[in-house]
Amino acid sequence: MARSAEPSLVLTFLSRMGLAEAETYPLTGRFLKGRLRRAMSDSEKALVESLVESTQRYKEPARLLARGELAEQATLVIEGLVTRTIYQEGRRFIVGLQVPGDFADLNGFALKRLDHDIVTLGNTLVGFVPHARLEQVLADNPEVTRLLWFASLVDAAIHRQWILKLEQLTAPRRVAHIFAELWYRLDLVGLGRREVLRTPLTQVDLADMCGTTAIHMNRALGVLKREGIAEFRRGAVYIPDRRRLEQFAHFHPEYLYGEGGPRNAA
Amino acid sequence: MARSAEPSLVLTFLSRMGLAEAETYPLTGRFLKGRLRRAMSDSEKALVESLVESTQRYKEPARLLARGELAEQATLVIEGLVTRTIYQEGRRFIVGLQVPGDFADLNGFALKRLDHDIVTLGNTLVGFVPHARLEQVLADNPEVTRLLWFASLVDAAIHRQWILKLEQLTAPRRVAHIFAELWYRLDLVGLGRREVLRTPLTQVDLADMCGTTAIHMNRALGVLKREGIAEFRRGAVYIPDRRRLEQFAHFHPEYLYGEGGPRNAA
DNA sequence: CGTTCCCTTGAGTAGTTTCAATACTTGTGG
DNA sequence: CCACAAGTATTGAAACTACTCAAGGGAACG
Repeated sequence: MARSAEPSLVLTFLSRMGLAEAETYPLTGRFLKGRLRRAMSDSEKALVESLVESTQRYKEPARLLARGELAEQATLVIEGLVTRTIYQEGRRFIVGLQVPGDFADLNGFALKRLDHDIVTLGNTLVGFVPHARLEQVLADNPEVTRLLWFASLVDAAIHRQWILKLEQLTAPRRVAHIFAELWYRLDLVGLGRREVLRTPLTQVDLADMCGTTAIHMNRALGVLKREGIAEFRRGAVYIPDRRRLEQFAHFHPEYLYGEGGPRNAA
Repeated sequence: MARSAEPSLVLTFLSRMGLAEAETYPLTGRFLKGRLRRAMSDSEKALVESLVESTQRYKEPARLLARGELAEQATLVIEGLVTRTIYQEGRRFIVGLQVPGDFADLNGFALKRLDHDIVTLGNTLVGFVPHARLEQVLADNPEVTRLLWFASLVDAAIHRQWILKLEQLTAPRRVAHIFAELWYRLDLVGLGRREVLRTPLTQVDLADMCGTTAIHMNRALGVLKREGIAEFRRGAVYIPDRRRLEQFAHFHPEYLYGEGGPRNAA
């Protein structure tokens, strides 16, 4: 605060650290970043990196795993977004969203078959981890097992927050919450930008996440724009005042388990 | 089908097995019952039983663990119901429900602090498992670790279904779904009854699970009654035709991972 | 026998869906 | 370069679903 040069130096230093990590662990450098990653040893990080057998890029939306199908590998999101989707009676419902650093279907390891589809959005890079390798981790490495378990529990915490959001908020606040959460999660893994959030999302996607129709979502976004809270234009979200957005959305980031524990995450 | 005596003999045999299990493992006999329990060895069952350090009965609703508090033990539901509850801005939101055989806060083991409260409903018996014992399991027993992980992933699957339900259904169908799910889950652990479901739930509880007001919940229950789908009277749910209830609620039990895999669970 | 908690009903308002119609954007082929 | 198609976004009006405020009824417990 006193010396104006300090904060930016610290930031530079941190972002350099982040960069170095991204170079050493190009595939899994964002796994648990902003959460327990700081507590991981180099050998643990190397082990996790070695779990990825292959990678695949999808330029178009692709269904990586369908509901009920036998899962034989887990999918790590490296770039882009992946949704957990349920198709029912001709409609699509999005029940989860995964960002880089997340496993999209770690639950498939213990559950064998998923209750939902795994679908990429936009331009996405994913890594595949054969279940046999996770089996090895489970047998040999309690600490990394705990980390994987932790990651799947954070997903469950996010699910609970979505339930709360759907129980509590009207459509404009629901989208606002999506924006706030997405921004925060991208920040955690070092992908946050200032004032603008670029996503491959459409208004239909947002509607399917918020349990509203696309038409009503359009009007909800209109409210956010008129109120000066957020403007959505073909995937880009312009947010003039982050604090106002978070307040409007009743967003409290503790449930994301960012660094510093659930109390005062960045 | 051909010999009419056979099915009831089989049922008797199975229920005797269940009874025996309940005697040998009075505390944890319902853990993963109807799911992976059949695949558990006797030594695994004994190990799980030995995890419970103490039990406690609550005749009144009690908050076992508050949001943000450091969790030092996990809570196994033995009798009664336990909710995952979030209090916010003077309102209560229920984001999860646990039945006998479920851990109410297994996530507390890896997460340390919960994002929600754990609250008992009605007359409830719970068992406490110190985290230190789970630590031992994680270090020594990959197979039981996998079972615990599995259990927490089933909870996450139920969360996703609640999200779907909130996105998709109107209030009458939401409660109907609660009833259908609850009945099915009680069945899995051997607590299902014919035609009537006795619960400690009030209309306010149901409202807080469905994201509606108590008043609207009352009207939604009125619809179910008029349609002859279910009648709710002070916690007792009378269901004349289970199939009709499930159809009305769009209930598809695969997500509960009952025996036989996600495709054709009982 | 009254207090408390739980449930019920009515009327007006707010939020959301549906149906219908129109426009913008992007990419493609002529 | 234009025309066209497909996906995406926008607007209006009527119908439906849910919320709020207000009042009252019923069962259970001391």
